[in-house]
Amino acid sequence: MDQGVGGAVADVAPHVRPPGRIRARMLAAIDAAAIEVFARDGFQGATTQAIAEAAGISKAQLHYYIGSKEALYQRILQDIVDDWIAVFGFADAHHGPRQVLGDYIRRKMLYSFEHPARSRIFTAETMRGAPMLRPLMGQSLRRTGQAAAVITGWIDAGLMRPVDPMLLLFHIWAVTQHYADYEHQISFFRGRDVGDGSDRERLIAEVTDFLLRGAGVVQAG
Amino acid sequence: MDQGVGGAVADVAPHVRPPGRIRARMLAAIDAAAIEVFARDGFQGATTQAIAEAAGISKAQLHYYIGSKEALYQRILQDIVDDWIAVFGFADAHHGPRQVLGDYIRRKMLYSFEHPARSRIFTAETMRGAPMLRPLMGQSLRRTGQAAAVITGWIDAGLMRPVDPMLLLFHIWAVTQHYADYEHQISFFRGRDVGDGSDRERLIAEVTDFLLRGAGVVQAG
Amino acid sequence: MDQGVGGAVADVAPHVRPPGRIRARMLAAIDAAAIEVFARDGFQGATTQAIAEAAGISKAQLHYYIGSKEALYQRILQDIVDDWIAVFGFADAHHGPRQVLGDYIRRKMLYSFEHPARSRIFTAETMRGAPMLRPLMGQSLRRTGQAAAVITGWIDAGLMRPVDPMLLLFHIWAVTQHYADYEHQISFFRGRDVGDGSDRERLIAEVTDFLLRGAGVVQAG
Amino acid sequence: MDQGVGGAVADVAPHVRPPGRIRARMLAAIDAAAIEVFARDGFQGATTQAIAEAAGISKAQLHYYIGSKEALYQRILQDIVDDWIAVFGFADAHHGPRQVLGDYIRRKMLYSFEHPARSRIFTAETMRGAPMLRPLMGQSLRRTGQAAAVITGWIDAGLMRPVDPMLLLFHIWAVTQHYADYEHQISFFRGRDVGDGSDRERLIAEVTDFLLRGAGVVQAG
DNA sequence: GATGAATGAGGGTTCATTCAT
DNA sequence: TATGAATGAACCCTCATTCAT
Repeated sequence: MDQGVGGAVADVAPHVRPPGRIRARMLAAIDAAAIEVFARDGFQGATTQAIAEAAGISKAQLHYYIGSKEALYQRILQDIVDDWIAVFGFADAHHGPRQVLGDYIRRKMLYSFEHPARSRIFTAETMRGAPMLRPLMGQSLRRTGQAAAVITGWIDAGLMRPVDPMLLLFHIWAVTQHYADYEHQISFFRGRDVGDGSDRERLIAEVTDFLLRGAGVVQAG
Repeated sequence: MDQGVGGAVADVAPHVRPPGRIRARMLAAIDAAAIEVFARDGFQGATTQAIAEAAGISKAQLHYYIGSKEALYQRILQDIVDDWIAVFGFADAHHGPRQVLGDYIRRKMLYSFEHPARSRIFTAETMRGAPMLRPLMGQSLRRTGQAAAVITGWIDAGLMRPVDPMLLLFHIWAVTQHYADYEHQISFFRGRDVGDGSDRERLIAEVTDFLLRGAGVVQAG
Repeated sequence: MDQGVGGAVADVAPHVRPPGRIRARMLAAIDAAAIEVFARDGFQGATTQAIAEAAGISKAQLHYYIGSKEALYQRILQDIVDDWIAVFGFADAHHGPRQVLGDYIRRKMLYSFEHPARSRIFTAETMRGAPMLRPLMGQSLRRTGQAAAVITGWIDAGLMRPVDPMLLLFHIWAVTQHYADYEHQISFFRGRDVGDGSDRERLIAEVTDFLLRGAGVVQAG
Repeated sequence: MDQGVGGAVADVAPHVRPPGRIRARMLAAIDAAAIEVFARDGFQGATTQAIAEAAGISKAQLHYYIGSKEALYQRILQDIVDDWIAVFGFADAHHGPRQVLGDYIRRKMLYSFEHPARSRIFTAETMRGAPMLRPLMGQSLRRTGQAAAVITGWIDAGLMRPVDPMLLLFHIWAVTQHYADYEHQISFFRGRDVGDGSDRERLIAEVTDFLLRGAGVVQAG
């Protein structure tokens, strides 16, 4: 239902007997269920009962696999953070802001479309002060600093107007994230599901255009 | 409450205790406490114990005032929605997009700075599907539709580029809201509290500039 | 609503200023309310909140008058026992079983019609082992013994067949009481309120006939 | 309980633990405990704490089995109603009133002797308006109507005097039920437990005689 | 691996009662 | 007298977790 971005590498070779094949499948099902429940009710509000039901197993069985509710939540959070890193990937500065930022916006929008529940979990965790992300925030800051430096380089090169680079990254995040966090409201207001087939490219184009104009990226990119 | 015709004499004197003074103060303290707790833990995750402690009273005393956790939450949600209406106010189309949108962005940013917890409660409620906002979403949609019509008018008048008006409203919301929802992260990344004194105007200016450029509002505004 | 059998003696002389006129009226209203609630929910199940609401006063005011829930219940129980003594009155043995038992049956039936809630409170208290009637049961047993002796006298005189006198008293009680305790069921089954106007005499006649035949009271009475 | 067609092989061996053995024993113990507590304190007055203590388990364990206090009460009520149907069984009209009514009275008296608490729960539920018996009262009325028709047939055949058939059924119920509802009082007054060994037949005989005479059932029956 | 049973802690809420005004 | 406020205990029920089988 809600598969990780990386895809399932271990499942390719059928003759391999990975340790705990059943276990791996159970964990995938549990993760999918937990993501929905955590996204809806938050960490404190989620119950292992609800997760177990969503996964179609008993509470006892769930605990056999997850250890504890907090461990499950931590593992999912870590997954999401890993996803961000893959989405964010931001190294090829020489391609210029139009392409680099455009690609980032596209990947981020696709993630919002395909993993809205994961996106919401991250926002919820951040809203409550991110107590369980603290250990990871150092590297997150470092990565953001690097990206900001790249942007500064573009500004100095006259490829875009002089904006606060970090604020720009926030704004890109805010707008793209919105399509996941406010999915229900957007669907209700627009009268159609967010990012359903034919709509995706239009939304991506509109958002990209909006953000690049806001950033003052010059036409030539 | 039960005043005689013309008003009873005993009620004139200003030293008379106005009915419900204690109650009014308690409710204000409870609301303040509940807003923090709901913003941190969500509706399901919040406990009346935590709210009572934050308000400095006992659980029994809390329930004496609130009726039920759900009623308290509903009341706070309603307050927030009322706040939005005041912030949104969007009627004077003839002043043009630069001023009207600029004022809206400013009010919204100030609200994020001054009431971040309230802002987060709204986002959290929306993220979980807004089960308790459903009855109010009709009028919310109507108001948004009216604002979109105003924007369309500006586009037709050549005052801004042709964007999807509703998406523009989403984007403005997303960016301004971000300063409340991601307050902790932003503070951590920028090394200073969001919107503290001297910073406010800079942030408002940067956000306003970014959003109006994104909307393609022409310079003359 | 549910006035005691004895009527209000103290209200006759209007020039008399009985101590606590207001108090007396409050107590009467409280008693009426409490009787309904205790009859419906039992002693343990009744709440002072429900009684206060039925009496149209606040919980604090209720406690000002009643002292405690248990004291209120005890007082009402005592009232009911006093009512029984008045209804039971059984001294004129020489009038013979037909008249003495017939009059008793009639009074008991009228009490069931007019004070069904009081009747039910007594049955409920008896059903749970009568913990609060214990102190009064000695005199109750004595009175019953006296009545049994009268019946034995009638039997010896050939005025009725040889029944166990105490069982006969139980049976009379059981049948007459049934019209109060099972009021709801009887109304539902018969399609009319128990003992409404025109029906009363028919029910009394049928019950009297049934019980006296069961007792084998000879026709001459 | 859930046997495959023809019986699964694995279920044949007697050493296999039948599913829910523990559960069945717990439920039986809980029912027994709950019947006593509900009979004593009523539905509202009964506490799950008291029931758990009477069953010798913890409150949490109790709720693991019962779902809710109301569900437990409903289940017990349904059991009692099922008992009534078995006791009432009233189909063999041609045996005449003496035998049919006599058998019914005997069964009802035995039920009062052996299940006084169950009997009291029914009376208590009826006294408070039978809110949880409402759905079952239609069929109860139907059954009573059929019994009344049988009695009418006997009257027409001259086998008993012309009584109101429904009232007769009420009176039989009232008297037999009394030995359960007023068990404590009767034991106290008579100085011996109701229906203990040697006494049962005497009480049944006396009650049967009393009721059949009241009904005017002719000697030959 | 899977499941029913068990549990101490805590969930939201109501209780009878008291107190200051 | 009357009322709003307050409270410790108890209410029904669910929680995350463990354990025996």
